[in-house]
Amino acid sequence: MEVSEQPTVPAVNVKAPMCPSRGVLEHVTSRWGVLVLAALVERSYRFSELRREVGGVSEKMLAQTLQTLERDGFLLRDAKPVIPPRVDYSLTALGREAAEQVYALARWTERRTADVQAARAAYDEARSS
Amino acid sequence: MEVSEQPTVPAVNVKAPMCPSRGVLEHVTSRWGVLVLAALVERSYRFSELRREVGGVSEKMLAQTLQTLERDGFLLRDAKPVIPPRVDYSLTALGREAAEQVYALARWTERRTADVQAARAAYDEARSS
DNA sequence: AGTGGGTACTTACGAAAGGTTAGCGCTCTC
DNA sequence: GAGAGCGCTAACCTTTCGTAAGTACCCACT
Repeated sequence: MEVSEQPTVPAVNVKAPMCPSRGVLEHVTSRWGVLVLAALVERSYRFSELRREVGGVSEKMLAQTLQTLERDGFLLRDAKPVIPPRVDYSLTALGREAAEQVYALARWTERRTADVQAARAAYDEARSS
Repeated sequence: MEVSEQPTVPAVNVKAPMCPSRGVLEHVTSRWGVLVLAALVERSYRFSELRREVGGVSEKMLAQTLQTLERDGFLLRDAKPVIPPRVDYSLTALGREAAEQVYALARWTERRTADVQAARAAYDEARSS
């Protein structure tokens, strides 16, 4: 390809409000996007499997999230022409790179949740008095 | 502390809809939370510095995001009693752990944005025909 | 001396996103 | 033949979000 090279200062910057990277980051870090990507790190899932796996997600939001992530090239949609319909979702190479990072973040969050809850309690305590 | 120990299966699980870890992850991956944390990795900032640094954020959302992250124990708010008011925000140890991960994710996003855009173009192309 | 600008927020209101419920066509199970 | 499961989509409503303004105070400039 070699369309253009940015050696040190990339034209792409998440800090800039109009930069397309902003939108990409928002998709990856979206409420359900994070959980879908994290789930797909372990294995591929069908639609309704994902719906059960990712607790609390509605069908509408899951469908929307999957479409967004598919369009961004993060995951592959394999719709088999059988009855009942069967659609498998799996990560692309690009998607795996993103997913592994959000997976790590999700695991970290689980580990540190107790600390956060303690911090919240201390914060609220300091204000209630 | 040693309140409780989860050896292999943690009671904390982001996949469960009611789990508190879900809320923590949402704060960290929130639209402006990500960018604020990523910015604070490099150095501490004052309120209006952050507002300029994180392009497109409103004062309301910045204040809200900062309060949420402070309450979660991710960042420290140092309000100096001077005029004009001066408030410095910096990461705590806990916040730095989170911030470094979202920082890495933000940098990855910048690097891969071109690929995502290509994927989008291909996706749209395949549907328009 | 008075006008404008900077500081860190908060409050009110309209717009956009997200969630809830229902429906669809089809099939296999009970 | 009633019910459940499959992968969505469309309508509706609520919650969130962004936009604009207000606040109290001081400094620089005119």
